[in-house]
Amino acid sequence: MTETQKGAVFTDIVLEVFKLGGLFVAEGDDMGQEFGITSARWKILGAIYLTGSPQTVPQIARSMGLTRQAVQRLVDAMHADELLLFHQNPDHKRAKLIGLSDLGKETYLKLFEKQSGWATKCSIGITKAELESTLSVLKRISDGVDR
Amino acid sequence: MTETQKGAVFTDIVLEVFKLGGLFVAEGDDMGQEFGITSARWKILGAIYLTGSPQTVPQIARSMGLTRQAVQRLVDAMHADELLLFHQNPDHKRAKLIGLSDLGKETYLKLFEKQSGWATKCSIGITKAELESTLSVLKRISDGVDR
DNA sequence: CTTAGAATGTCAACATGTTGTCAAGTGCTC
DNA sequence: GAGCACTTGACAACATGTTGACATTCTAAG
Repeated sequence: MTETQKGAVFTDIVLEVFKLGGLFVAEGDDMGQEFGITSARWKILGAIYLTGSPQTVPQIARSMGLTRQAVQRLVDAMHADELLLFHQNPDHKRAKLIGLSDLGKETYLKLFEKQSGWATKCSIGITKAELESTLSVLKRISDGVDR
Repeated sequence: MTETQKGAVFTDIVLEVFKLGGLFVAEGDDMGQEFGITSARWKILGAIYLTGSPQTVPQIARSMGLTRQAVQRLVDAMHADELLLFHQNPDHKRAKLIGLSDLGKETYLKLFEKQSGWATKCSIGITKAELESTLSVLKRISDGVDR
């Protein structure tokens, strides 16, 4: 097997990731519309919910592979929309801890329900082993891209 | 195997695709900087180059999973930068055919060279079979998402 | 304790994607 | 040919991401 052949497949994966990303954002926007939520805000809710405890903006950004400025803008907007709560951070005067409000939790759980059905539907015709292998490869690529 | 378990893995794949998309865009921007090209413009060059003949804006958009408006804006900017040529379309008065200028072709080929090395480096530690399986799964997901 | 460097919030400019709207061109049916 | 649906280009508003710059707040080395 030549390295060049592998590189060609890799390039196709890159293009497919671009396309899929766009599709997922669009799908997430549609699913969230009912709750007045976009894909980007959904991801913020998830990042906080799944960690279990309030996080600082840079922490959220690092966990999602975004810049802190992008996350900050979303967090401020979502705080204005009552989805998030700001807690004082005992370790830092300016870096507030961002937590979910009751509305934020509710919204996330409803989205989770809706998303589960969609994920199941999308997985039809793909085995669990295939999905797991795909996830493993994507993560290895992610870790390999130096940044 | 429960469908729910598959759905959970699928959800992780979605999140990884988001993260990877961001990494790829950043990497592409870096690689293209030397040639004054961004990831988005690179993709346009590639879409035209790989098809082999001039395309209309909506054709390019469909092949990349973008809206025609997004592609139109890029195409106009790239035309101003002498990367693209507009040809009259015998089948349509307004819908011009977009082709690569010599500069566009040159730029794409240089980018291709540079990207090949990067793709090879990223593929280290992943077998060709794994990459092909991943690409296959991503494409099936892409086709499955109704849109 | 001081001080230099890193992390954080804030603001601004820009790139790239979306949706929506409208006018103009194309093609099909009658 | 008339008319209607679809496609296309053009323009605008907006969402979300980037980078850069600056002031403030930790943190750690000395």
